[in-house]
Amino acid sequence: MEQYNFKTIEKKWQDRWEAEGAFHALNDSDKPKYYALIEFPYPSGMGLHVGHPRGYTALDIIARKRRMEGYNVLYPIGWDAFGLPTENYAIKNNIHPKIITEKNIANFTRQLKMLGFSFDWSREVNTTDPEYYKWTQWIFLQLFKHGLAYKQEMPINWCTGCKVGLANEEVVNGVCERCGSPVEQRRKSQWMLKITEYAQRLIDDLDDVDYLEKIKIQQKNWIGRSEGAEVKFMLSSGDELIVYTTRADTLFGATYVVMSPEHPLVEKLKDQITNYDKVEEYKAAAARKSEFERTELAKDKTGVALEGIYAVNPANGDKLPVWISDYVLVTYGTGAIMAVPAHDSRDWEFAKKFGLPIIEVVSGGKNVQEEAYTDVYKGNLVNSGFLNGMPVKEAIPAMINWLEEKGLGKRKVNFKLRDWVFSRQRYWGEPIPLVYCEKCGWVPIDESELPLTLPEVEHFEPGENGESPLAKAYDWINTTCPHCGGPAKRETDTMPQWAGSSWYFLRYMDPHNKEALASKEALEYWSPVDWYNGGMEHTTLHLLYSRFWHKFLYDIGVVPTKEPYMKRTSHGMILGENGEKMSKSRGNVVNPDEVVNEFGADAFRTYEMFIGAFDQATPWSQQGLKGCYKFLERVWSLQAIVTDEEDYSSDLEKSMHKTIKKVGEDYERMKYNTAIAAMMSLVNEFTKKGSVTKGEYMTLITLLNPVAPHMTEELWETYGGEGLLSLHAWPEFDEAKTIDDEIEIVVQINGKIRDKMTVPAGLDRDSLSGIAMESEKIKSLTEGKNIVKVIAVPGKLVNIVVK
RNA sequence: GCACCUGUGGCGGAAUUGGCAGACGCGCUAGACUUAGGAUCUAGUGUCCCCGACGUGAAGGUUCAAGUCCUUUCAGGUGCACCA
Repeated sequence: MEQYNFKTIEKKWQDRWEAEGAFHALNDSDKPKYYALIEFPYPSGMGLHVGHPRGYTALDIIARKRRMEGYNVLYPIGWDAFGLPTENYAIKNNIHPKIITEKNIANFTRQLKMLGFSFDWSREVNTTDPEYYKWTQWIFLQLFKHGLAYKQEMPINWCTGCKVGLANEEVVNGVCERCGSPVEQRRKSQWMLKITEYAQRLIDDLDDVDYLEKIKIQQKNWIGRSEGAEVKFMLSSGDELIVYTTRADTLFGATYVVMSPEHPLVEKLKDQITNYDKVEEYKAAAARKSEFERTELAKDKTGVALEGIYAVNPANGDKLPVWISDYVLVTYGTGAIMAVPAHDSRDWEFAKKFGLPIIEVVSGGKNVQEEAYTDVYKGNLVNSGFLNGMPVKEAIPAMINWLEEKGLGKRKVNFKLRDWVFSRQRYWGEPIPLVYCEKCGWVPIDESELPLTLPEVEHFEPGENGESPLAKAYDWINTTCPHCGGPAKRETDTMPQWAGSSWYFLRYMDPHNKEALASKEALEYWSPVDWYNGGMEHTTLHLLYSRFWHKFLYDIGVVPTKEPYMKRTSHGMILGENGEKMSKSRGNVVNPDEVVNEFGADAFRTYEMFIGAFDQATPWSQQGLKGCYKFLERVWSLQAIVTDEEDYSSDLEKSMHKTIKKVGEDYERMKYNTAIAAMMSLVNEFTKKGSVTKGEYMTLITLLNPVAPHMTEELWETYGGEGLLSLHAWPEFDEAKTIDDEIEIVVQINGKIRDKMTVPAGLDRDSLSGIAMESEKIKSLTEGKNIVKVIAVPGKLVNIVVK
């Protein structure tokens, strides 16, 4: 037996797999298909993080197991290569982002190949390849043609660092998700995608897919559906003010109304507002505040009353003061609210600060002058005319019905979800394939002209005024209108990084197709993705965006399924050895190259799967890694005690069948750590016994193959296995042989273990209790006591209750 | 503030439906083999007042039986955050 030399073994089998095209998926196969997908990486200059292979290995195990089970498996890989870090590096060093991207992809490719993933490299895609982004642009054009893309001057989140507009999803705590610079509000003309039109379907169709529950919850929260009513308040000026409320029942308790400072009525009523100078001042101050400051100062409410104006409460005719305050958002609902300080804590704070009246309309709370009572499950309406005595849950529809009858309001569903800001004032993205013509407005370029490739420019940085670097590519910009033939200018903004990643899984199905993003046949055959694993951080970004695009493509007949992914799981983070997030500044980063160099890809993969519960964050441990390496060495060393016997030995037969069952089931449930533990136990049994039959050994290495593919291929070859182990059949087990003939039963007295006994399996309650009562130990312990009850659980225990 | 998740030995973590808490690995202790050991092998390893009792963040509860179910609470993490 030679020493376990992972370096030569791993190289040998990676070359062999590649030469034989072992993991190529076929588009014309009789086998059932299986599509396993991992989020394609962004090829950053830092190289692969040890977190990447956690998800990749997990689905590699599934992909490999499926192949062994006879499926035609698609497990593809590609590059999500547009994006800011590359562009920022390009600006700093004045190197074309394309060159940087190529270099980074080469490095990532080397690293992924060294880990032995069973990707189908022949289907590699790259979002920055014009042959790829041709179709990203094509989809955008379809969105535009169907009225789902529109340009609008609107306040956007402007990152002061990246000098680029951001989607709401990209703003975290008021700062840019990428660079951490403060984000401020700016008005800018932006391309928007109407994801809000799909809000309800994005919620509803979650019922049809198998996503982790927390992913569904997070998406639903993000979309933020709420049911309520729009209520009409007449203003003294004669204008109508529509407010949105989810608590129509509290209308009698409304003591003032509040508009957001940006509400159009404020401007319109300018002449009737006697303190307009103050109002204008407040508006200006609110506009200057960034989103961050606005939320920072959330605790302390500010506002200005509109003097000279009042509103009429439609329920009781009361005259109510009208205020503006930035705690009311112009982007949500109608941009105006009715304030019910007794039953809303924000209104309560505001009322307290400005001395506005607080009227209780739901009983059951404490003194509403002391705190707002917001419970909707307890309490009945008071001071509310025809609603008096009703519980909240009944009063809400009762009031809405009343409003609808009188024409004073109507039911209304609102969503927190905003339309998707789709423009970026950046170079390294897909050009938006539209031109602006003075006569015809925005006109799509002809589809035959796709891809519209990025022009060459001298410099990649955005202009100070926030214009795209493409704005300086004069030859490229000036073109003719496809509609009227007159002079026209190209759109100089580019698409966000999320564009290319919203549909890449479709391209894998037919990556070299020149006629379509993928052929109908390929789409029919491979759709939907069976299992998609990726990071939790993409739940409200990539995952939501790609579901939206997919539904659109479904609507226009391009794809055959409503949902892109049948199953979605997420892996936990791998933390540094000190339990903190890995980062350069903390100095706790583990480099995959070093790990593989020292212990090999198989040990690295095994450890990443053994490290802990797959969905949980876990710290890295160099010792733990060594332990897994030792395990592989022990498997290797078993060669010294392998016999010629092809069958399982009689004394280990049960262990074999049990292990096959457990490992297979655990892989499916993503309980990789316990699957490996089961194989470790089996190896311990072999070692203890001092011999292992060839049949047992071959089964062990087959079970281990998805985790440690290189070493097991080598052993398979050594022992004359046929063909590649990676394509060999998955072992079967016999359920009957996983059941022990004899089992140990625990005997308890009052729930405390007093004795253990070995009995034949399958005994019923009575025989078990009988045997338990026979035990000398139990007899002596129960002597003279009153036996109240005997509980026997077949296969588990007997509990004797005595007094 | 709201939503979701997690609290189990010295450490990472096991424990279908409530049914032997601590599988498996690391670390540690002792021994063997060795010129050597940060290699390998063997045995041991929750705690204590050690033939017994206690023990899954804390406090209650349900049950013959609770890591698992219920109530309250504390701590950590993640997401959202003035969404009317």
